Amino acid sequence: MPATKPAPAVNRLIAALPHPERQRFLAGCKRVTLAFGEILAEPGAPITHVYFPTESFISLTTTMNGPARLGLLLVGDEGMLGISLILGQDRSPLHASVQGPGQALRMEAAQFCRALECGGALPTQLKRYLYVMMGQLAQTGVCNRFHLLEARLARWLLMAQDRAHRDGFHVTHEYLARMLGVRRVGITKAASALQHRKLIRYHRGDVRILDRGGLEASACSCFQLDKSLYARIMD
Amino acid sequence: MPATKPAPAVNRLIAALPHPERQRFLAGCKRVTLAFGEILAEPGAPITHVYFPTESFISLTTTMNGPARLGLLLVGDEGMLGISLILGQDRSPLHASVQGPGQALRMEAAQFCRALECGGALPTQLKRYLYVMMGQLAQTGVCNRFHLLEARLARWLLMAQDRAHRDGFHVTHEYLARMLGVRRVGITKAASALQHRKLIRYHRGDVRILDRGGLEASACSCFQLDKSLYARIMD
DNA sequence: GATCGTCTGGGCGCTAGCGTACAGAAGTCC
DNA sequence: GGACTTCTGTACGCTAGCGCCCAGACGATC
Repeated sequence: MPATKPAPAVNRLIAALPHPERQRFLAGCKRVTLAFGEILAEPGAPITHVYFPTESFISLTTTMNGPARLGLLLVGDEGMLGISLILGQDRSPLHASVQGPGQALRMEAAQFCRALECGGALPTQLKRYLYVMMGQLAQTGVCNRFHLLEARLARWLLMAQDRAHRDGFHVTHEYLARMLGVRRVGITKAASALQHRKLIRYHRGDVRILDRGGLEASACSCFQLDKSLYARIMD
Repeated sequence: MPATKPAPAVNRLIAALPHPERQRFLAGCKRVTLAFGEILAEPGAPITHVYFPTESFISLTTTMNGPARLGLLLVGDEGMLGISLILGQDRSPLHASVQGPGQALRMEAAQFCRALECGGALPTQLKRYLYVMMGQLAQTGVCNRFHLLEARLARWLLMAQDRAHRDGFHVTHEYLARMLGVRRVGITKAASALQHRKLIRYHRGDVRILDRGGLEASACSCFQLDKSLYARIMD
């Protein structure tokens, strides 16, 4: 039943490049497999590689005072990790760890910078993506301020689902709590509510979306706003 | 007593350019006076001009569903309005209105884009500023999520004070409430507390900082983090 | 001087989420 | 099979901020 796997293992940023440029760029990439929980960047550390997820996805978080964190962005096949290089910054501003295991394309930072300098469609495309990221950052700020936990949780699950190229993915209540900046107990309560309504099903960290439409109805508008921003700028 | 006015009426982004380039750039700018409340950009509208505040400062807000807003960034002589042009986006993502009246340097968008294409120190400098803005956006998101209103208010007042080139500035409780995404009454309570501690003094929308040190002690760490980020990247 | 709009203060009940603590259930490892 | 860790559920008191309302105070305007 390959109908459940319509996901082409490509990265949309790269796929949007015109043919010859794309081939040249891909030749400089290495296909790697990212393991769940793998740390790809830490704040202040030099960026050695950039990543273009194909099947995998990565969560970007801030570090706060202490061990507390807050999830800011998710990066899947629609984006890339290491974008700050196009602003001339060779150190990572955020913490990045693998949320969904799978394949990604990896390129050395220096080579990526050279590719940027060559011009062509690449820098244009990545500037657009950076713009989208800023919009999402702003949207997430608003969301964290105003929206109820259950809606924010639904939004996060939908964003993850969009980037996870499988039916479910792995994420514990504890981890979700850190992403959304709330207590674990709060997630348990909100997730239970979603589960009771048959929108999701989870079991020891494995989450599966059962009713995507229902979940979208439960999520705040930020989810759709993010998607429409991406579509408007990138497509 | 000119001791109270040590503020050089320049913009720091422009001041950082090397001599010949700076002169050329300034020749393309027009010095304008911005009035309190003037709207300089609306989301989705074309960017006709970019602004480099010298004495004035501008607040950037998101539009939410309905009339609600949330303040995201303040732009004074340390920054500029219209930076998204360097990402190739010619429409404003945010709402921008003049918070502190005064002078600014203005340039037509098309001319600004041409100046960017000439290379030199300008694009480098502005990319750095964009990076700083992203950091501040992320920090504000964290701040809105975790910090108490009084600390956030203190932070906002300090940020405004840094950009206002005078002893006080004009901002009502109502407006602060929109900036910080809370009720007006919440601001009244927090501001009263600050006033009782002799940190600020306000009267019908005119705010004056009395004890900057004390206010910094009341503010959350986000204020210092913002400043140190700017210093680290820009200086 | 009277009127009106703007700005600030305070009260009252409510709720989302906090901090903390404990317990059971499901896997894992030996 | 038993010990241990991880994950989830529940409970209890607490508080920051909400929504709403009204009252007073100041300043401008005519």
